[in-house]
Amino acid sequence: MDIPSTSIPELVEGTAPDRPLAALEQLAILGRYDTDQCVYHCNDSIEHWYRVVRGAARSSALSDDGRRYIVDFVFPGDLFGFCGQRARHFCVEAIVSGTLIARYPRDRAEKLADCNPQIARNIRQAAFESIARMQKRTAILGRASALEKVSGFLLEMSDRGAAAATGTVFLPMPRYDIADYLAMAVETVSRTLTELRTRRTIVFRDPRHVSICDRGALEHFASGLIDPQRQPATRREQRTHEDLSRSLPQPVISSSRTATPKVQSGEQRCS
Amino acid sequence: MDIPSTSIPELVEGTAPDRPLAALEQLAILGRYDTDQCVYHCNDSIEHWYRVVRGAARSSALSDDGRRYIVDFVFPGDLFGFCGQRARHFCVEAIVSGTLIARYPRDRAEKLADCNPQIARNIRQAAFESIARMQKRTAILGRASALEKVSGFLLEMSDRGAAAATGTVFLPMPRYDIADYLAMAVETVSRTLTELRTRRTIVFRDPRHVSICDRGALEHFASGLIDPQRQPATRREQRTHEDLSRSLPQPVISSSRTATPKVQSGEQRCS
DNA sequence: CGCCAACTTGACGTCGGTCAACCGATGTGG
DNA sequence: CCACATCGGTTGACCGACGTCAAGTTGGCG
Repeated sequence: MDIPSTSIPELVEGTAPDRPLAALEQLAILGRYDTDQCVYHCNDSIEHWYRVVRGAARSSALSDDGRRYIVDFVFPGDLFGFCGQRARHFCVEAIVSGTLIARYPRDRAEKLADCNPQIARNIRQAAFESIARMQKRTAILGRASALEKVSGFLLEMSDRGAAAATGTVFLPMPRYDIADYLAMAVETVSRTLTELRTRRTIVFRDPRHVSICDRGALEHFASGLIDPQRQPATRREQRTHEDLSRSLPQPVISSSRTATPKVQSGEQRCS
Repeated sequence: MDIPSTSIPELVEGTAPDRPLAALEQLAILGRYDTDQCVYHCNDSIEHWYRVVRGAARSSALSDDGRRYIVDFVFPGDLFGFCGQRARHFCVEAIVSGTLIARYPRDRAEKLADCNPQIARNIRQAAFESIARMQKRTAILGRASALEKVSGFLLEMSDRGAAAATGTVFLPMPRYDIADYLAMAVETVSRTLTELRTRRTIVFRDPRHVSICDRGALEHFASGLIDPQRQPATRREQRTHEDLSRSLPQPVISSSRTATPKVQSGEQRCS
């Protein structure tokens, strides 16, 4: 393997609730990666689990026609590299130079989990968090408009500790990565960010550092509602894409149809 | 609780590799659901894990403006309802009438896993498969065009045992659900299916039963999302707008730009 | 200072969302 | 048994958001 590594089992920075993973950490092998350097390749066999210690990485795949898909970004504390299959379906590359990633030999980790229920729970928990993350990500991807996607993305980045300390969100990845993550063109990402900037919803310190000025507005965009500041626009002519649809729909009527088009009543009470 | 249930711990049909989950199955409570009936709601606390025994279900959420998105479909054998958080973020509803779903009290299942490593491994495996499924799903959603999305969807449905026996794929969900799953309009789903039909790529027995006539073409449309396990497929010759671009990129050069636009040289060799 | 990558902005064409109508299957009541 | 309503699905027409191509601007590093 071409992976540079030290064998210093270093404690994971950034892990939120400081778990008693000491025994697991004994297995850790720490690797340092430069920008775009590969942590593992597509079709590799699965021999390790990984955890980001410092920096950030992306999980991606290329399709036949040369386009790229980014399936996930991982940040300090995130455990990744789980897979139900026999081989990797994606490759993982560091985004920022000096990214530190710990890897845990899978068989040994599994054995450890076998005799230590606490470790097994922790791993399970990490997997569950990974699922939750993927689901939320799916929800963002599934949004229709560029404004919704980008707003959702900014909120996600803001929430995932990537920023934390200062009020600013750090976007370690280039616009290209954002575009591939959101399944849209780089230009549209850029345009949408500018739109948010001119609306004063966000402010750029530099292209990679954003401050969220109006989080409420972002959340509003992300869930596909009407423009907050602007007037409800009594008429429908010059309406732009963001003051879409009407305000809050009420259920009440009980139609059996569980369609998208409008609101359905059904028995669910999802927010 | 309004959930109808019997306490017959029935063996799960459709589970592929017949696992020794006997002890876990002792905990199972079987429920029967009609179409659109809710298995659990959004914001419910997390008290069970679930497994589809027969039928199918969808995991979905509503956004503020009344649109719905479907995060996942689950079929017989699929274990679901894992969650890193404290409360559900989605609700799950049966798609077909007579859907059978087993539920396992979470705390008791966890305890069982604590003292039975094999069960712990099985649960972990199920979680990993769930992750893999979500990732593949993300790849489909991330595809740009309607044709790609729908083709990817059909392949997914075909692969996920939903069909199996006969050569035809059964689509248990209405078009609306497909639309919300793929984040597109129902009309577009319909139009795209007709296009595939006129191209003779697929044939409908009825709106819910499709036969895939030219799987190679579908894979080609879906362009690269193919499950690596599957056989090399037919070939890519007479296809439309796609050209096979270059083959495999060599490592070596370290270009900093990992762009989408065209093909970049980078060091990855994802298929 | 000058180069190149990263990012932004502009112009234009198109894919797909929206609105609306239509069709067949199923069901319900008279 | 046949009107009539309802629901799922399909088709058509229109137009706006976004992808594409191309040029311009910023910023980081030699």
